[in-house]
Amino acid sequence: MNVVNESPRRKELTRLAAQLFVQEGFDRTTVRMLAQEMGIKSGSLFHHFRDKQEILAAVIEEGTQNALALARQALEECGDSADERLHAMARAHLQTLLTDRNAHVVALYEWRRLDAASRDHLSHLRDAYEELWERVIDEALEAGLIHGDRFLVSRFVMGALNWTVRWYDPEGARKPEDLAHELVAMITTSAHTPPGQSTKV
Amino acid sequence: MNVVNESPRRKELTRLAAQLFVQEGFDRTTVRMLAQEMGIKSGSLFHHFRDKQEILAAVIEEGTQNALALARQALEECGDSADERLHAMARAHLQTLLTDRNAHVVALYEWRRLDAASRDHLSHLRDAYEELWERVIDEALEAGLIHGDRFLVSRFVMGALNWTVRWYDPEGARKPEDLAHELVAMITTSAHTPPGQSTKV
DNA sequence: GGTTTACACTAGCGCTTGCTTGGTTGATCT
DNA sequence: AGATCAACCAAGCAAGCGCTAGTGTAAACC
Repeated sequence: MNVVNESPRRKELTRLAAQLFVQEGFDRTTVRMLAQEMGIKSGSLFHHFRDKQEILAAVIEEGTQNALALARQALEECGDSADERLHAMARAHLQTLLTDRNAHVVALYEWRRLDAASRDHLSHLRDAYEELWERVIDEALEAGLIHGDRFLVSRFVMGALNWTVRWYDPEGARKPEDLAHELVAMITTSAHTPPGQSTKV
Repeated sequence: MNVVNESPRRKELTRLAAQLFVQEGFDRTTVRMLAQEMGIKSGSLFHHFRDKQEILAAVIEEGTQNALALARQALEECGDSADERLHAMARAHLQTLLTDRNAHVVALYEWRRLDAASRDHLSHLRDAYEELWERVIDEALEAGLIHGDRFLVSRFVMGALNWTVRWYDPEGARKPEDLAHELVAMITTSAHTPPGQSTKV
């Protein structure tokens, strides 16, 4: 058994699994379906993963790691103003949500199918990501860019963003950057800002 | 078979099913588990429901009907101002989300497990509900209470609200009305709210 | 040149699933 | 007193499930 390593083959299989999990749901996706999609027989699957659970964990881990990396990068590359950092986070969030869409949909919908051990491990990853958000929200609060309870605001914002996977159409006219801009405009107290930056109350 | 009617017994069974579906997920909930929770044998279940799918549809229909009724009532009872109507909708939304929590969580997470026929029927119900929201959002836009794209704003708002089922703790200090107030305060351009509470820890 | 490793195969075990069948019960109605 | 009917039960079927065991094979390593 392979199981521990992160072979490129395993990564490819994980990507395919994510797609099937989205299409059918975790429980309805059988190891035989997974194997067929991967072009191998069902028994061969267990060379790459200890069991079906581990495939689910791999899918979610992959997506979350990418999101975390992208968000960190975005924060490093953007300017120092609270406004810019807020935009950067929103843009990064929506970008992963769309490029790694399958993995994130799985993380959203199938989280509870994880066994205790995987859930524990992955929730640490997720917490690390959410901490990034809360820090940026805090900065925006201090800068007077937004107002309200930091806990509630960050929850509302993440809800609004995560909900996009349910209705966003990648083929449509709206681009991820447009969504990010509109979302930030909605929550900042500085009224409607068509082109440039925003001012304060 | 019963199947068509809406006997009180069936309603009670639907309530129990909702609870189990939340606990275990639809696919993992077996008809035997459902039957045991209901104090009957698995075969008897099919006297009340044509098949397992129909139980899921019943759970979701129940929740959505209640939400629709409550929202309509809230809009009738509240004042005419855009602000009041926005508050009323948010409050009503959060109220159903909490009183009928199980049914709504099921609707959120297990929507895709519905067969085509049920999905079609139920999506009409859901559309009716979302139209209420969009109308109120439109009024708020016209009144200058909020700004932005009507489609995006209503999506963001519903996302923020629906996401609450993932983190809201009914035992905690925050009341549904507080959440509603904070949400409305966040999206309205009129800065941080004058009366009552704006921040809470 | 022999051994190890990675990856795939076939065959099938033991168990659970949604659902059906045929029949029983007890209350209500005529 | 007889008929009706919703509500339930015991038993079980056919299909499908995750996973294991054992084997084959080509490339990589010593």
